[in-house]
Amino acid sequence: MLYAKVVVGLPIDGPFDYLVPQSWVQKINIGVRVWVNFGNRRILGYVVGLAKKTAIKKIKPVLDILDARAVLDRNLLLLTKELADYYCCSWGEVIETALPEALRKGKRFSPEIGPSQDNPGQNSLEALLIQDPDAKARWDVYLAKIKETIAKNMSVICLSADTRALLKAQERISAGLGIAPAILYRKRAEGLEEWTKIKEGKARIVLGMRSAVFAPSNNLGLVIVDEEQDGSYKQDQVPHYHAREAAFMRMRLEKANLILGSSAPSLEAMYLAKKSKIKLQTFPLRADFPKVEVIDIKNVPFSQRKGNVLISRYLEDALSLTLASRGKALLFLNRKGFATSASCNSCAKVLKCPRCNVNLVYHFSGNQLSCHYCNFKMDAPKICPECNSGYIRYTGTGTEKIESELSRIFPQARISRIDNHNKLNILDADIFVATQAIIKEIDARFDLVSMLSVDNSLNRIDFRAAEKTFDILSNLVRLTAKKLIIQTRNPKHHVFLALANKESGIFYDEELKQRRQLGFPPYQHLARVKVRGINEAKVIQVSNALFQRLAQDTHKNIKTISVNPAQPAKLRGNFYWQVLVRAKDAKNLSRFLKNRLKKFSHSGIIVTVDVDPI
DNA sequence: AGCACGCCGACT
DNA sequence: GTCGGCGTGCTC
Repeated sequence: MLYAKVVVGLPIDGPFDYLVPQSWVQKINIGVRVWVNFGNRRILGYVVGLAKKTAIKKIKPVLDILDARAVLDRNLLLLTKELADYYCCSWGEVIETALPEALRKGKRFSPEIGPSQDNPGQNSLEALLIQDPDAKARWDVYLAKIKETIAKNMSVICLSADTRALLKAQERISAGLGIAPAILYRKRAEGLEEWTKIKEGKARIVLGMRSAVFAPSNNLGLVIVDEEQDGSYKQDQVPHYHAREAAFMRMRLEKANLILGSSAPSLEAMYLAKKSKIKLQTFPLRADFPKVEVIDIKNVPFSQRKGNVLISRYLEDALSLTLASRGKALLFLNRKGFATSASCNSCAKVLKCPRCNVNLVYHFSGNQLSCHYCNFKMDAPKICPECNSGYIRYTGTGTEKIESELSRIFPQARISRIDNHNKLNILDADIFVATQAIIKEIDARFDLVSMLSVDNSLNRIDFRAAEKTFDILSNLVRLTAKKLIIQTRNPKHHVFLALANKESGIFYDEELKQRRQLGFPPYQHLARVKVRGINEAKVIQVSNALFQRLAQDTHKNIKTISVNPAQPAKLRGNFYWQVLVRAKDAKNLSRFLKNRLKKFSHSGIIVTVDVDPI
């Protein structure tokens, strides 16, 4: 008798044993997909093991085998298992994210047998972090390493953070090596074609976003994670994996090389470099590195207009000079819309999203209020909907308001606000206003650049606030030809000292020191246990009960820190609370939570775990 | 995640 | 009486 150990794409661990009918004993393999009856449903399962014995009494048979050959080879099975153990989810859930849509849906698949593996060369298993001021230097290294790897008959996976970066990378690889990489998109149904080519060994270089870390490459010799600090490498749904972490795991399993590249590396990567777990290669700053001026705005005059708290006199004068010399300026502000809050002048009621309970943002174009989270929109009311008397006042500044402020201060200048709809053309205007969403897309140099409201970015209740601000400012430096102005009430902050002194080490040393003292990543791991439900009282009650339950476990090296509303606390009609847990080791943390949450179920309440949240 | 089983309130 | 609300537990 032969039994198949099967996992499924549900949040249940398994594996579950199924009887392999005698006629299929020769046909079944580890890593193939099978149809099985599970409970009262017929679902797709993944064979992760075979055994001669089973302890299960009421065994059901495998109904059908979909693949003649494994869709997941040994290393990909090990990788998905390791990710499930790390990110506190089931093995099957990770397998489902690792496969293209068509295969998850049960499409049959019969690739050609891969080419006879013409003796792949030896590899050195080396991890490298490249810190360079702009993408050019690191791409030269990437291309040389890719060339070296494919010359040894090994394959390469290259990850990009977003579509824009991916297209750029595609260009660079095609132009630099004369080879068109296979592009992997998990979402597209036709993605199976590319996936098949890779599996058959017909495409040596794979380029894709987060999920391409699961590409079915044979003889993997190199994984590249470009812009490794980018938050989009972290999946915001289960499984909450980070492609950088997955790339590390895969590198070890395949004995491949790994290269991380960034102009402002993550603290995680820098920490590994400090511990010599990864080699650090840096490049000199550009010769024309701009002047970084840090202006203390504690006692500095602002333009006389009431409500202008974002453009100091100093910045205004600098803008005037730039305009006078026919230069270009860029102002960065991470808030879209005109005003960030709308309230009644008479009853003081603040207009909030009915589904998310966050302030509605006023958008000048369309005269609408909209919700930043769920995209709820309503026409801006003339009078207060609450008391039917007062008129609505708008406070807080978004890019639309900056744009209109600038036209008032500089009536002769051409002002352009860049958002998702209109692209930047450097000839179009003199002063540009941009948000974070599109800052990466800009590929031009500005004589004068400033990040408005930088203190807001720095003072957010998020232990990564400084890291994110440093990343944004580093990107802005790249876009600056002559001068970057930083207006702050905290001019001695290590983020600014590092930039002004052209020495990123100032930032990393201080930030790592603080993280260590506070027990934050990368020194310790956090897990966010999210509690969600329609009934607010119940969500609060269950969250508190969960906190108590976890906190009473005085497990060594695992500490339950806090229970509080998540942000946003309300989203699309659901209430969210979170319990934070801290531990030295992520896999221990994950095991602990899996264990404790198994029996912790409440009706109408959904509990999810995010290990290493960002 | 689904889905059945089970135990209490208002309906033909 | 029983239809159905959702709370609880299981899936090889």
